[in-house]
Amino acid sequence: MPTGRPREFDVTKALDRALKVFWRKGYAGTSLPDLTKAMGINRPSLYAAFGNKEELFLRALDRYSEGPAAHIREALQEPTARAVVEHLLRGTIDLLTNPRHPRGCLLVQGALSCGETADTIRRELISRRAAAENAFRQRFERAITDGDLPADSDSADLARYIATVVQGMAVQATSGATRDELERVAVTALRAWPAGEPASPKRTAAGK
Amino acid sequence: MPTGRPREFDVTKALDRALKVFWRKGYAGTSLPDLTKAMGINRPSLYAAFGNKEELFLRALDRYSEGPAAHIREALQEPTARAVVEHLLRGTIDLLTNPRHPRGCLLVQGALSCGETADTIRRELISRRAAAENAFRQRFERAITDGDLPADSDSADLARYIATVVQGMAVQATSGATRDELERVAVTALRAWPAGEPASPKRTAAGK
DNA sequence: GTCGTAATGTACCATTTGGTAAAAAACAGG
DNA sequence: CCTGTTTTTTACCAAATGGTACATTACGAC
Repeated sequence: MPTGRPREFDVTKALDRALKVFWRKGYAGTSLPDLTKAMGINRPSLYAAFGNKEELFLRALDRYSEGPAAHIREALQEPTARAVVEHLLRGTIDLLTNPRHPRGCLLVQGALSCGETADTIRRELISRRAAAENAFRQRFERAITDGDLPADSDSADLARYIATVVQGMAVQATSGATRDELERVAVTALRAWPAGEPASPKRTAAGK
Repeated sequence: MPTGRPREFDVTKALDRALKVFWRKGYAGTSLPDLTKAMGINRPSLYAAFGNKEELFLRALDRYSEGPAAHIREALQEPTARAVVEHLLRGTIDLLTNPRHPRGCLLVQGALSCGETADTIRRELISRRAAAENAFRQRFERAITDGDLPADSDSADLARYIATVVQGMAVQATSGATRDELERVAVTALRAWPAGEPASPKRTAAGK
């Protein structure tokens, strides 16, 4: 079976380049020339390898979730709800301020508001943000039965609150907020957390 | 002195129509046909009355700040820092969920990330968000000398925190969050506020 | 070598983008 | 009526948009 001409570029490397452009300019703000220049390939190669702009964005989004934004999933593994949100906030700050990649968060600024052509992507991002929030809600629900969150806590409220803070921090980051500033936001935000500060476990039953 | 043909449309009404389109689709996501259709005028009339797309957006932004988003300035007039942030959060929720106009906040989603053509607008929005945050910082500074915020509070941290929450709520609103959900976010967010909850005037200063 | 296959480079496509030129139309003053 | 002024209408513009046709090139199998 003939194999054809071999591909001259690294697909995942090109995908990472595309990811960075989408990350910086958003889905609609990124043009095909932007992409081909950054990826070092020409248009037909892009279409042959990735389908079209929309599919390329979705593949970049998957790579984003499993790479730079992997902390979102990883945070869920922490033993306590408090550790979960601390992991999430710390990882978010790392992501948002890492000088090796664009400021901000692709899940938020990829297509927050846009014309009709980008509406599919906008909805996809909404859906993925909702999925993440939902995963945290479930995690906090378990934390309530585990006893490391007060029994009268509302897991949905807590998940929505930290999602709001994280998304707000993404806006702050694209506006130029520094790591130090975001860390202070996280400290303040954590004052709202049910269990109180680590040094004062006087709230309710501590162990599980 | 001859007066010329009279204008056949209401300028401020047309501006309001333009505002709503920008609000829903963002600066870059809004096309000239989008605008002229919504405003009920044709292109040369738009250019004669407003200059160009960029100037029209800036005028719509001014109108936004003095109309739908007037609560941001008004909140600063409240007598205590606590009342200021409660006013801000309540007004923000009203703005974000009012069914009479688009979901979300023009200051956030007008141009969060974009290509080169919208970069001027993006920077302008960053600057206006920063100006608002700064106004709240100054207000909280005064609250510290007034004594209605603990002396060891950091006014900049508090202002950045509530700005983060408000901007996060804007993202939540464009994602479909309801008024009830946003109200619960506000309640949770207020638990981080220095003075504590209204029912418990005992503040246990912890710092960080 | 020849053949089949798949990638590449160039050139192109229709549509949409923001922005205008120019003529027609509606008013006020004389 | 005519004249000056400003808006409206229609038509157009160059540039950029996402997406392809097509010929060329590089490989593996025979």
